[in-house]
Amino acid sequence: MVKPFDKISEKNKYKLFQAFHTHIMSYNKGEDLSKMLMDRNSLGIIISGYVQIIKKNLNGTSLIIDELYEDDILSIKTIYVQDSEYEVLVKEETKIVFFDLEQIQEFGENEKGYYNQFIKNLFLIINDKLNEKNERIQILTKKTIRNRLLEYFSIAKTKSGSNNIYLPFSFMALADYLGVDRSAMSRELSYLKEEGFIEIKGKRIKLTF
Amino acid sequence: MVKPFDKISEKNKYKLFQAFHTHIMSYNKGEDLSKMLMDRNSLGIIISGYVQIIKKNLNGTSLIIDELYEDDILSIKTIYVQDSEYEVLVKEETKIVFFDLEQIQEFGENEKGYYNQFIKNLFLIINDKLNEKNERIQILTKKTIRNRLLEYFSIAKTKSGSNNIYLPFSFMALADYLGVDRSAMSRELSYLKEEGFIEIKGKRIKLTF
DNA sequence: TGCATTTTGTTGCAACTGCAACATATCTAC
DNA sequence: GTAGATATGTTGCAGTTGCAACAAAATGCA
Repeated sequence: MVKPFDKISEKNKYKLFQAFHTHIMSYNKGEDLSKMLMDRNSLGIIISGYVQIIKKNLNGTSLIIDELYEDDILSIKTIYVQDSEYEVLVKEETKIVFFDLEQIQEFGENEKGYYNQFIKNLFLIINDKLNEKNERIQILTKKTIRNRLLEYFSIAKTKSGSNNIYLPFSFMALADYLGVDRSAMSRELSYLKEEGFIEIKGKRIKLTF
Repeated sequence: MVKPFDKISEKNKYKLFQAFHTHIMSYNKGEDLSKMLMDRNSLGIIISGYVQIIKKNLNGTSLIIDELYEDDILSIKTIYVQDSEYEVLVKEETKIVFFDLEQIQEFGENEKGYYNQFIKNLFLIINDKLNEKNERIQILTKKTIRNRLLEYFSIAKTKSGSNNIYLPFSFMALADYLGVDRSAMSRELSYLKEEGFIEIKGKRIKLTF
């Protein structure tokens, strides 16, 4: 997976910060960044720290949707959780550098190399994000839980090139990703097991179709 | 809405084509581009012509999902319709220029101005696409037809800044966008009308909430 | 204008799913 | 290891939805 500063030296990285008139912000453990992100339309890149995207359910339980570390992108466009039930929670003191993409501007002859590299990296990253979103839409437009699961499995199979899938998150998080009720999904998984389509051992799922 | 060649002269546009080693392809009326797009990982921009994204339903009917004209972006990432039931149909002879984003490279001093403008335009467009996808995911994760409709209406309301919404597509297409059965959606719309939440006149919907 | 096609509205019914409640299993921290 | 917390599995039930079939309205086109 491409990272924003791949193939860019530490020195040139800070030159980029200057050239883009970036703002570097620090956030403390426990802060919720969701409202702050709403107000910023710029692209944030995490320089250091650790942030979780959390969904708070009505019954008081909460669910980790995503975890972000150094070099991960954090902007309202890339996470987009308008719902008040979502939280962007700082788990460790975190520094984020914000780029205003409107500010792409003239660069001198010397900066060209790493500037182009940076732009290329960002393109590839955003392109990947588009891909992820598309995959999820592809899944969410399936009308039954069974079909969403099978679509998810198919995509995972294609990606891994194997019939053995390792779930990158919990079954709770999977239900959330598929946009279905957890217990109903659990029931459907049981049916799929019974019918011999899959075998489940922990987070390891073997597809037999 | 930003277009790829905004603020770039016709002359510089063709210089960009050269600098990126683009390929320009022509397609004839009636061709289905979906398979061709699968094989290309590059960014296509329509130079001239008219293309429809079509969904073919099981019962033989088909539905126009989207229509693309000059300066619209056409790549597998931006449409993403893996399903064989989707078709990318050329309605008029269409020319597409394909950019390989991997080929972003050194530009001479003279090209910088329009090169930067082009990159900025593309960023803004892809960012918009991310937004669109996020909105749709936001809607698709709602668990009832009613809630998907209300979410859709809310977003439309925010965008237009008015309680009067004009549907940009047919109700059939809306059902497809929301990922629900058309007749079930029609039923739910009737309930919403009865309960006084909305008024419908053709594609014009008045929100009273 | 008038005919054919497409879209929209309506409804019964069977199937699916969310929800709640609970049991069991797994994980985590001490 | 143990206790508490968290995650997973199971099930009944009521509400929602997809599907099919059809009527009515709107649209396109010769």
